[in-house]
Amino acid sequence: MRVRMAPSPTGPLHLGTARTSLYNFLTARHTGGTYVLRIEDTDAARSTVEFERDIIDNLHWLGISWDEGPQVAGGDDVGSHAPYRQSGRMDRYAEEAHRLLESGRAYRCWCTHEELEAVRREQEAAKEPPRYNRRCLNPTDAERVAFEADDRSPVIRFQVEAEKIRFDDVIRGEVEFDNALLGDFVIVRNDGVPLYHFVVVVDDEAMEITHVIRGEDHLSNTPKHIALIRALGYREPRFGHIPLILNADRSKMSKRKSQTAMTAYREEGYLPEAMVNFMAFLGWSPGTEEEIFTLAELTDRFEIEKVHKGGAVFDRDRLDHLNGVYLRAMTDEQLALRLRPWVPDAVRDDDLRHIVPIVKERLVRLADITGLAAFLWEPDAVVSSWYGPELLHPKKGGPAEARAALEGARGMLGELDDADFSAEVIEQRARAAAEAIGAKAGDFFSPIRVAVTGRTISPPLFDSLELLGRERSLARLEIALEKLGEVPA
RNA sequence: GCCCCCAUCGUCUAGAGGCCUAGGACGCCACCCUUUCAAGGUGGAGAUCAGGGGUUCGAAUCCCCUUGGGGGCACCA
Repeated sequence: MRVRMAPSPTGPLHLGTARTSLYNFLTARHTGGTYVLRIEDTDAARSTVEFERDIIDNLHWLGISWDEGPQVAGGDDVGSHAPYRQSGRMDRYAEEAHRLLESGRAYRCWCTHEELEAVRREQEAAKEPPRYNRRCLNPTDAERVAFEADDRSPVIRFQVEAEKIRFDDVIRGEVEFDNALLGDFVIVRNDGVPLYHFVVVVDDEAMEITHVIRGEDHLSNTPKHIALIRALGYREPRFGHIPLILNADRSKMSKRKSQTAMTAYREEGYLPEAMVNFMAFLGWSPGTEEEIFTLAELTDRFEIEKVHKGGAVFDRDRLDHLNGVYLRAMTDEQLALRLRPWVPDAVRDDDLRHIVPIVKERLVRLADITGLAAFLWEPDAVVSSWYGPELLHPKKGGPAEARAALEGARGMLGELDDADFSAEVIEQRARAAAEAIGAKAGDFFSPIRVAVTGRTISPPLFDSLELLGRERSLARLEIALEKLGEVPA
């Protein structure tokens, strides 16, 4: 079995493309087949190496690898069926287009956009299906001479036969189309650039692809491909059309309505393992109630035949949950490593490792580390700018209670030396201090939390104090006290 | 408009004729734990399996129709 993924470097890696890649990858690995990556860069105007890099890098990031094709952006082709970039196969397309012309299955067309548009409008008015009227199918010699003299360069159209096309889709079963409804479509532009429906067929044959697994949006295009394959005398691969990933309104997932770029998820701190697990279940399930799967486990269990037919709505809440599951399953050391890019260099690895335990079960995405722990590395002035004096007031109380708590904390922490500055000791003393002034624990801790972390929501208070250290904790209490004084009590 | 595909809780799904008075997960709501927030635990609401006809002793599961949704009909991929 030889399967392929054929992204077009005209944009960053799309979630839908990523999932199709995943399904192809899983299919190849599960069956021991070969996975090919092909870059569809015929549209030179829109294709860039940057997008190629984004696609390849993010695919690698997910853990998806391929046996043939460029392994790095702009890199050399690897594999026995090179080239793997369409831009390197232009001669072949020209040859095949010529063959079609010679055999009479394709013809040149000189119609202008305006003429085409006029015909389409007429057809619409007459309630006929809009398709090419074959005006250029058999030009008279005089017409041909006139066209060529006119200096207009023609496109090449494929002559579609009026026949029923039926195929056995790997996941949908028997599907039948009537090609009589299709118009003769363009396979080569008038500037000589071959078009998608044509090159995809030529490439799949050249690369000996046996199973074309792609998005459902290509289902309706398949009869065109099969007609081309037959006209060219190629072997017909099996086709499998996987359901689309949907926006919340159930339309095809699009940039306008959803975040579609894989990079964006990566930058927010979603883990590749979570993305993979999540995407795998958008249209597939092992048939059991298990739902946490590593790439290796998916490779073991995934069967393309079990993929659903219906589209699946992208659900961010579910992704968040899965990401949290993977985050919490990591050891502190592993998590510290993953968190590294989101934490300033000034924070030493050793310190970071100490931070992990207090944020681990609170993180949804790696980027959340900032909101949770930035108070540890930001200067006192910055932290104090995060809150106003009212935030220091405990739920049940005002400035007086806040002041009492802050002063109590100052006195209590002041008595501790650095050696005693541990979460356990601090907690013990804090509870005693609260009791001493007759405050409820929560009301006593609240002002301290805001003073030290700058927020009402934070990691556990005593661990936070320990990590911040005696000096800085005391300094922040001092600042809070000053801030309290700014407003008359 | 034409063609094709699809249809189980809000969402992802289990279910391939009797095990289903439809199970799990996310989300939601309670309660427990608790210094905040999380995490965790317990419980709950939530789907007459889109609707209607068949087939069958028996249908979420098979067939047909309707409805709804989606995709495709480019000198984009």
